[in-house]
Amino acid sequence: MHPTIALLQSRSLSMVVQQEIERGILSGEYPPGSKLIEAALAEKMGVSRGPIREAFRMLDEAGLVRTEKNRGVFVRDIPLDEALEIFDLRAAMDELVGRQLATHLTATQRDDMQAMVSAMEQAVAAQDAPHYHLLNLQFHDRLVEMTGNRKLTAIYRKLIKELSLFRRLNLADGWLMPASASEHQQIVQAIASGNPQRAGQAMFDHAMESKARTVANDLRRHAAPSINPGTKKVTR
Amino acid sequence: MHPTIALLQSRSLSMVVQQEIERGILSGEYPPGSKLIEAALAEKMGVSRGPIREAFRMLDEAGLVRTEKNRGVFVRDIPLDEALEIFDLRAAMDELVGRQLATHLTATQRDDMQAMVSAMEQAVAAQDAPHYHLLNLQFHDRLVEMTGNRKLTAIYRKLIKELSLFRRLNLADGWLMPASASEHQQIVQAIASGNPQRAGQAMFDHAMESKARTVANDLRRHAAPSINPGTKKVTR
DNA sequence: TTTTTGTAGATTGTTGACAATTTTCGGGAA
DNA sequence: TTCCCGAAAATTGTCAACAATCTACAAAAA
Repeated sequence: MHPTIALLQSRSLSMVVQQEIERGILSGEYPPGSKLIEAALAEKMGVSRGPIREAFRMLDEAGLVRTEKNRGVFVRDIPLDEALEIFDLRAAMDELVGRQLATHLTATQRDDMQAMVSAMEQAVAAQDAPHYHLLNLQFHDRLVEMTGNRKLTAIYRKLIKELSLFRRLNLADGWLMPASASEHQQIVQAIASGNPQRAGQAMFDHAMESKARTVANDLRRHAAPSINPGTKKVTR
Repeated sequence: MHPTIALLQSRSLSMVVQQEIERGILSGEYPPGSKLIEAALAEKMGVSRGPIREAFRMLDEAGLVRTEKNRGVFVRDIPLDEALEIFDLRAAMDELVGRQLATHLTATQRDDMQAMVSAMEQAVAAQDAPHYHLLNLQFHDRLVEMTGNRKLTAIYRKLIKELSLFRRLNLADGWLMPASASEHQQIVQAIASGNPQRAGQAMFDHAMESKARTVANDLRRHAAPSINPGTKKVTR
């Protein structure tokens, strides 16, 4: 069966539209604060406004947009204080991940983890910050997924998506890659040691380090004038 | 100005409908597994199907209903394994709550907590299980709220709503009230002690006890024939 | 009997039109 | 100039109709 046909049989237009708008938001095509116009998106995607509105409701519930009655929907702009709240929450979830993996890790999972860390170390050696960023996201996502806790995985991914609305510019620089990379190696060792307390602690500390790095980066960004002048259009 | 009119000026129909359907789900009016028919709800609430569909998308994203393309939306039926996953996640979140409250608790908050525990002890003495259940939910909700972490609060509440689709029958009995009540007293003391590790541990243990009680109760329910024969209509 | 097929009804998916509200922008007054 | 209307345009909120799909049930075939 043709893949497009199969897709349209399982996903309704609303869901396809939702994924497409979400992709646009996460890719930066629709930057935080920008307004999403129903008619414009409807025409762009070749559908009517109904599915667009349904997609908006999903994205609102997911925290990626905010809706103001009679004014429209806007890509959410995560403020620093909310980002910090999310970091605290994610640290608690990561601690749970570390504990559970330490008690249930399989040999295959251990090898997968080690392979991902090695890939990250290669990216550090090659000074390839974008690739490292990608591998880093993948590493943590895989760890959460390895717990087998679907609800945990789903909520973790939602939080990551929301955070991406805040820290897009953060990890583009290479100045913090080595520290992060060595922490990953410690995480793997802590999990492999089978000590839940130690593994949870390693994950928690790493998440909090990430939080601290983000704060520092944010201060630095506010101190220095913007390097990327293309994103000052606030639409308000 | 009439309150209903004022409400419609701030909330759109979709959100009013969403709240009303959610109320019906959480109250048991629409039991897990039952089908929600767009046209029927639209007529019942005096609106067209558009807002109903938008409300469905919100409820789906919130995890309260599941949508099957061209088949309709159904009130979600949380299986035991998913409930257990949620319990683990909630325990990690509660641990975070305990740690943070232990380091930032105000005198007013301490008194509020103590008052709620006293109210629960009264409910235990009066053998008023439904009231105790309500106070218990309120106690934990307030604790989460006291952290000031809005994202944590929002996600915690979502998880509680989902859990209510699983354990509706659980706490109706009074056989576990005393144990739960004394744990609450311990939690308050641990938080008031200002020791984050101890407070987090108390919250975590309490959540895990709650998980264990739920499992035991579930086994008991499956072993004995149903006491409440009115909920066996599966609609499938 | 069992399975298959076909038809009628019910339900969901999508669209376009209309109403209500907000935003934009030009003209006049202080 | 600057500020304040006020009409026009843009945009969102809601609705009703149509199309597509599924469900139920009965008739026909194996």
